[in-house]
Amino acid sequence: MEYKFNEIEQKWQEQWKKGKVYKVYNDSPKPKYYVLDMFPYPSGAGLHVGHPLGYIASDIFSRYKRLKGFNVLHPMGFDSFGLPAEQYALETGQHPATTTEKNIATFKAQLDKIGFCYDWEREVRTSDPQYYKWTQWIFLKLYNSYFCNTQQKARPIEDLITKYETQGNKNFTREQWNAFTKKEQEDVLMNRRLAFSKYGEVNWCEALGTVLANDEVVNGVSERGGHPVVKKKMRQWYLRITAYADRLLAGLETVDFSDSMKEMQRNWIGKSEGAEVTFKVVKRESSGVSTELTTHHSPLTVYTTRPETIFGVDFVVVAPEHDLVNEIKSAEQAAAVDEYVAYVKSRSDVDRMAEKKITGCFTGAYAINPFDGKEIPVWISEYVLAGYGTGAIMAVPCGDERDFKFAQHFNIAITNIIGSHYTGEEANPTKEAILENSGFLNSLLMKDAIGIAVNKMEELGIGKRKVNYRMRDAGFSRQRYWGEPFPIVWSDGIAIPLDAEELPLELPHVDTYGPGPEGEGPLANIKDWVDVGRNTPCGVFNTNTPQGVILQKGRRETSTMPGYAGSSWYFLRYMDPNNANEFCDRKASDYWNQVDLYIGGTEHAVGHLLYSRMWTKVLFDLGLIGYDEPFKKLLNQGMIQGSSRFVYRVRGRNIFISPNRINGSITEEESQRTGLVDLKVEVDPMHVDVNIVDGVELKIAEFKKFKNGEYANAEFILEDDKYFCGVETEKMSKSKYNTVNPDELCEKYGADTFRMYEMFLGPVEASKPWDTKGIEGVHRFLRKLWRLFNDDLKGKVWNEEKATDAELKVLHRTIKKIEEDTGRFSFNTAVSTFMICVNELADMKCNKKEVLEKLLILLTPYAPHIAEELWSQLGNSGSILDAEYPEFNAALLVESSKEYPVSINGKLRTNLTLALDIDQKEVEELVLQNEIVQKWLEGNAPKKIIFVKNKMINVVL
RNA sequence: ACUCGGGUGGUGGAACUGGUAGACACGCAGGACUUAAAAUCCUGUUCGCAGUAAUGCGAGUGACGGUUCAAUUCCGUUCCCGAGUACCA
Repeated sequence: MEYKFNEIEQKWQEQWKKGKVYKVYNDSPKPKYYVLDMFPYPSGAGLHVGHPLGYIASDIFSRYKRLKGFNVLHPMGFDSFGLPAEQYALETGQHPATTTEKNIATFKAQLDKIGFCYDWEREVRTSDPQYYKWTQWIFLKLYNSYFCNTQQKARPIEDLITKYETQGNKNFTREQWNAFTKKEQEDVLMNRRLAFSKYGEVNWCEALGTVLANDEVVNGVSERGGHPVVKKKMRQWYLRITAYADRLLAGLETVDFSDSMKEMQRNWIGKSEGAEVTFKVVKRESSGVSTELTTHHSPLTVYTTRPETIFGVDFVVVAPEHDLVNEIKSAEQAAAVDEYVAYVKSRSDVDRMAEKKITGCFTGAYAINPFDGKEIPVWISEYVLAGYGTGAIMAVPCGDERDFKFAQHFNIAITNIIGSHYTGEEANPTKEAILENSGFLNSLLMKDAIGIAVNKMEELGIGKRKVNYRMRDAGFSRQRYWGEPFPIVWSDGIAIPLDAEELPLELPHVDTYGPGPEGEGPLANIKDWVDVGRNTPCGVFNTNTPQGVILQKGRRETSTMPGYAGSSWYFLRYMDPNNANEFCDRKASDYWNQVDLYIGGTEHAVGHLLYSRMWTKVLFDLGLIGYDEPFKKLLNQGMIQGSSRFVYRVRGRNIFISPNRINGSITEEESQRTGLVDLKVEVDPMHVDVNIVDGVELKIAEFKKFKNGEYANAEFILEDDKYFCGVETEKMSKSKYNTVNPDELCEKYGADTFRMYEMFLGPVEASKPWDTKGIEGVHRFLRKLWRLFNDDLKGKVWNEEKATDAELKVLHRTIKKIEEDTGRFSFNTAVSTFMICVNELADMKCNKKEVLEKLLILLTPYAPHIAEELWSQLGNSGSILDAEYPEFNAALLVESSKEYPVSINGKLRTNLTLALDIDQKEVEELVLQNEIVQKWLEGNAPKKIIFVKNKMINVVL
């Protein structure tokens, strides 16, 4: 009987489906384990071999955990809102829901072919109204919550309202609050809500009449069409993720992410500790008139991480967009300042990055150093960013590279406060110098002086400690169609949330997916949908108003939520996917708790992973779930790149030259056949489908059919009668003809081979180019395994004889190794372990059920179909999924004596067989008696003899 | 520029806390079976030198140096590749 993998796999996939063997229950006496994959966006292109890498790894681990006695949740779903479907709709008029539906069906069929153990009854789709109902619901929770700074957690906004009504706050009294209009109250509250709306800058493309996401803007122009993009202020929704900066940072200590992943998140959050320092400012005119600016009580505040360098400040730089610029510019400098500000406005981010010119403009104002009264010029320059810190800095050229260059460029005198550490050639950012020219800080070590300087500033009321974050609040609205609509109605400038009963607010039908007016999204085109009359209890905003219900005209929010909205909480929905009354039953989320193992790519390091961590924290704060970190362990799978193949075509001709022949000599026959005189010709490299190349050798017959026979009449200049292709590693993509379809591999070698080969390729975390060549090796292994049970001619060969110790030893060594390898996600070495085991059993001609049965259980997670088939052939009735995981017998591996390598000064010289229970003294004697050791010793006594870890012996001369 | 990864045969990659570097597989070479092919099996395969041979000697994990009886592994310097961030004061 042969190994007919196609039949076997189809048979078992059907049986598993019929028997619902992957159905997961929320109650079980077993301990739980939650394995999650980052769910895919169902693109039209379908899966290529790069996608399933992580899914295979998680599937193996889920099955392994199940065998080890856990109740395992391993779900799959689709992140089905997103731009490509909308773009496709724009081009073809097909509704995104239709194409999405179709794509999902393709994905599911492909996934099922590989034999994953998903419980499809738990599938979630972010674009399903029954799902996004709860995305909207959580959004309303975010909207109706604020971050309490004293408790460092989210609380219902009502708590804040109550506080304002009874105590007021530092800006207004209780009486003032109660006298505010509803709009004024709402504006105050909006500044505290976790989901809030404000005017913010967006990338506006006039030509396309739409707002673009950052990644749709390339080099200052739109990715599609290449139209110019400018910054425009529009009302936008945001998530107050900055409020959670500290907790997001602290939470990293409690989760098992890779160091680089944690580092990326830390960098993104960008916490820095420093101080805000206030400078008085005087404006000087050439007429001699000078005015001290008193319009603000703190006219100019800068942020610095190096307050101890305060005596080294030679100028102050303010961001050109800073509010103060207009106020402080002198009459004389006004024109220059305006011109500079206009110049900066004209420059896109990309311009700035492309040419880092030193630019700036003096304002005519001077800041007064609060300690020594020195007057220092105030400049504006684009190198200071309006959005970070206070938008103004104190420049210390002797210690900061950028300040130094600026000072040099504009000839500003530099004060040296670090003595010999500063050479005048370049800035030195050391903290180890002794301060000079620094008033009361003189002769202090810089890092010690930091605290002293801030203390003094706080004492004098001219500065205070301040922590800043690089992270910004996350933009939460998109001017798009294919996303969750906001459950918000605007009325008189007030955002009114829908009631929970009104959810889901479903996406309405649109006739066009093009942008709406004024940069609004497509939804703005549907007047009937946008304009609503709403019954709104007017007392919600002001308890002093008499209760009552009035009819209020409103206008719906027309933007939709971004892609990450639905993916920020999907791991919770899997726990209780069909709950119509709650986003997730608390019992279910308490049971499944955190995701024990989360597998996905690094590309979501600072997006999805931060947002979902924040949402989890908010839900935790509001008491809706019982933990505040969603993912206990994160495993990052590497990217599988494509390995592209190239052929080289003679320019303008249908002739292809094998690379090594280019510029070489041509034979008479070739010359006649092709009409070429020599091979010193211009060639163009051209992508050729990797599937018609065997290694690097082009399959010429198939190439002639490539691109519908475009090259049917091509001529070739070969080497050794073969055409060798050029190779390059690139991203896998259809247009590069380097994609390999998993379906075809499953068809040709079987899903089990495919699964094991993907793992065998290397560590899951590593990125590597795909190469189909080695797959034969894995396939051979499975066939060899099959032959331990069945002979192609004789049929069944397995038997029920008793296994020998040697055979059991092979088995138990394998059990031990597989458990270690699987446990530390080293799936590639596990595959090798299986190969070694099967090779050894085959060598021993061991066909014994006793051994083979256990081996099958070990193999189940990796190659479930063949394991299940052989398991049933052995006469077992149930599914191998519920088999008992074999226990490793350590006693079997113990030997009575062992051969130890003996090295002299670390260099291997001989071997020595010793009994196991031998002690150090006996070892020494036996080693000294050894001939070869004696030869090396030449009569000298060794310094010492080291018996290392029961593994080897080293003699030190 | 900064931060984090990583450099091991012709190739993908093993070597878990320092302990016989190159497991396993691909490829390649040779052989067996076969009329032939496929399939299968066996042998060899880091490099250099010596030998008919079994084998022996030496070098070897990007480069240089250090710690150690012993370094792919730890430390320092340096080069290269990948990822992320980018004027964050």
